[in-house]
Amino acid sequence: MVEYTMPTTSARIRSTAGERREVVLTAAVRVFSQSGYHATSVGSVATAAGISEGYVFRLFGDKQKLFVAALARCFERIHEALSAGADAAPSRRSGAVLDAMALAYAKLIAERELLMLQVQALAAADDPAVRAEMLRGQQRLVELVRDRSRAADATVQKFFAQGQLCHLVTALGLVTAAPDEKAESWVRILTDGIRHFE
Amino acid sequence: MVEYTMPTTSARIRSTAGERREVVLTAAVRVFSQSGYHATSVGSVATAAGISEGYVFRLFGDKQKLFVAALARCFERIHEALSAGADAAPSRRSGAVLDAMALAYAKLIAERELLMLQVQALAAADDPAVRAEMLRGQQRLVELVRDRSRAADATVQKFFAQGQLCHLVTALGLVTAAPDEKAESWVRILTDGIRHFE
DNA sequence: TCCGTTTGTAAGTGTGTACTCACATACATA
DNA sequence: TATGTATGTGAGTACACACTTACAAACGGA
Repeated sequence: MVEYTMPTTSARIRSTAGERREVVLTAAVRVFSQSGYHATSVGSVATAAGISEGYVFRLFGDKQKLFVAALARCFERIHEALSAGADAAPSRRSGAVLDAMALAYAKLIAERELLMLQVQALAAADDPAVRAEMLRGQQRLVELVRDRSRAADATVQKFFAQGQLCHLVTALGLVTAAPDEKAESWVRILTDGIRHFE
Repeated sequence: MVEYTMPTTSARIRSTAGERREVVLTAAVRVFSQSGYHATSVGSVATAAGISEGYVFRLFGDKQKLFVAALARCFERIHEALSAGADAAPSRRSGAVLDAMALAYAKLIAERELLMLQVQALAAADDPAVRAEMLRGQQRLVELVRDRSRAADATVQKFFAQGQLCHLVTALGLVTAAPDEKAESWVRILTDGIRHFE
């Protein structure tokens, strides 16, 4: 049996490895989502996290593992958001649950990070580890939407097709400007009905 | 007035710059679609094209311009394919034309290149030149589908949402295997109805 | 046949970056 | 207080790659 003494009002200088991992992961999601896997240096993630490059390698092993960990975190947060959205649905009918989940996903567009990291990961999916994590994350999302909405398969498919369209318009920056109005007509075709929150 | 003499049965050793550009572009589409913008070296494109790295730089200026040229070529080929598909439609009704275009796009899945290069370009879209070419290409495709099908805006949007779903399942390799049968249920949800040709 | 132009290469150069390692200091426990 | 462990850094290494340049050979018109 081991006793742990809490450092009460401790003047603790250093963080625990666990705390650092959290900080690094948050920074990694942000930086990787902006520049992608290959164009992002581990050093830039370290700088964004406020620690040295060497320590990032000690914490995560190598760049690939860091990216995969960030991707896993990304899917976790999306899963949570969709799940919470489903909980907030006004009824348990398929349509209501799907609408609520779509609303929840649309709100993530504001946090470009989570959408863009998926885009970056898809582009890096020829790496087996990245691909494996993508499959894992996508499977969990599809099963979540299917199980919570109990909608027909074709309806669930449409939900994810819309989601992929969100990725396109977000990556191309078609939806960051004013909602409608003076946008070109072809842009409106792609963005109509895609809700965007500031 | 200038007279041109065709090298008849000429024992021409060297290609013209135009011919080389074609060969390099074809190779660039293939290689960039596999490894993406940042992970692909200009040298690997040169090797695939069978010429020296230095000459590729002479022909295209720099890596960015090479990638953008490959992307433009990619959109050209997709545009042609969709246009030809529309021509082959059994009737001029919106549904028939859209179906024919969807079929034409589905046939491109077999040539993974054109789909994957779009995925790679989307990930590299923070580069202004890449983003500009993506916007140009996407605009031409949206307007083509809208004008040829004369379908409602929402229907055209659905067409492109399905297209984006194609990119996901192609990039994750969910559709390269046997059509259906023993695939996991969540995979079937995403791939059902997406035609795949060998 | 001469000569300017086009086609083509090989061997650089400089920079960025993935990853390592020696070393130092904070921390917790006995 | 002594000591082992966890936290953290900075400098260094090796290598890949974007891009340049000097040079050579083929072409084609006069």
